[in-house]
Amino acid sequence: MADIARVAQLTRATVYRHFPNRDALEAAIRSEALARASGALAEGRLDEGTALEVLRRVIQALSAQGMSLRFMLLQGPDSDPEFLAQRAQVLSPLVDVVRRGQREGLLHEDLAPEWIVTAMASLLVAAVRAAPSPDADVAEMVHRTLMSGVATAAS
Amino acid sequence: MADIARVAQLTRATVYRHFPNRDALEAAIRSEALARASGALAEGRLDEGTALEVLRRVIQALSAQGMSLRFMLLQGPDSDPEFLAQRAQVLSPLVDVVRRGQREGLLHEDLAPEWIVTAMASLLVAAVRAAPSPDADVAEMVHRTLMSGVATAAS
DNA sequence: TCAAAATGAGACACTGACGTCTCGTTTCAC
DNA sequence: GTGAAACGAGACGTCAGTGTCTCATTTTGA
Repeated sequence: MADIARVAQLTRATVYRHFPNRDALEAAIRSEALARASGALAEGRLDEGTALEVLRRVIQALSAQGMSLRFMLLQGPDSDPEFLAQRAQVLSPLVDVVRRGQREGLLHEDLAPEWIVTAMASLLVAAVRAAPSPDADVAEMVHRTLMSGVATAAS
Repeated sequence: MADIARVAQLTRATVYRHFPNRDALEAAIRSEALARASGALAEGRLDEGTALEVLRRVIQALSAQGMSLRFMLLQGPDSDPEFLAQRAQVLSPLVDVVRRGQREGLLHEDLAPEWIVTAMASLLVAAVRAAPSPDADVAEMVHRTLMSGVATAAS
């Protein structure tokens, strides 16, 4: 709490005037992260264009959020079940887009849609963490790596 | 420390008989993780076969370590500089393998070798975390996703 | 068997983080 | 200008985690 207050350029007491306790603040952070992710997905216009175009836009919108989504993007199954459920609810439309892409023959069908979304999120966080500078087009690199992989041809 | 002692089926006092303080225990954990990662890379026989074959073996060996390497695999640039340096030293031979693969035309040259290694580590941790059951061949899925991507054709 | 080492159990002081409170000051809106 | 709201600056009690210590018990190894 002291570190948060320092970063926010506030006194610790003032932080407690905004959030009654630490749990409430963490809940607000989680809620904010869910809202930002939801907004990024909306910005991706999940219904427009092919699944590949949607994924490119979604990656772009999510990477624009920087590190503020890393908590919600790479959550393991050992976290708060309620938050995990909300997270799954936010991400489920994206999973549906992946399913659509698989039906359209644009994405491999022998990979689980949930895994594809998880891989996207994982690469996204890794790329943003490796390059905190917002000017680099992290989104393009992630999209390229996720879609085509790193090899020049299938082995 | 109480949780660690409970998991280890020891008393908290006994844990302090093995490690003088919390910092020493964490240092031992980091050292153990570095040793396991180094062993996994040795198991990958970095000099045998093409870079693609090496990466397949390395992914196999690293995934066999389960979640014990997640700390060292997805470290950000905000960690202990000394540990980061040791980590880079352990992983640098793998980066060299990627460079070799790029020179041989097996890996795309417009992706940074460090990014390819980071992407591999990130996908590995995500996959193992999503499927803690050791029987599933997580390694194959990670290798496939990393090498060929999730799309059926380049966009 | 027996001595040494390792462990269990519990008490203890110390430290840092948490949350609350008060008072004085600053900022804002009308 | 003035009242209200927000903030700064502390002090304060509480509590959980850390590390130490002692003594009884168990386990190990020769």
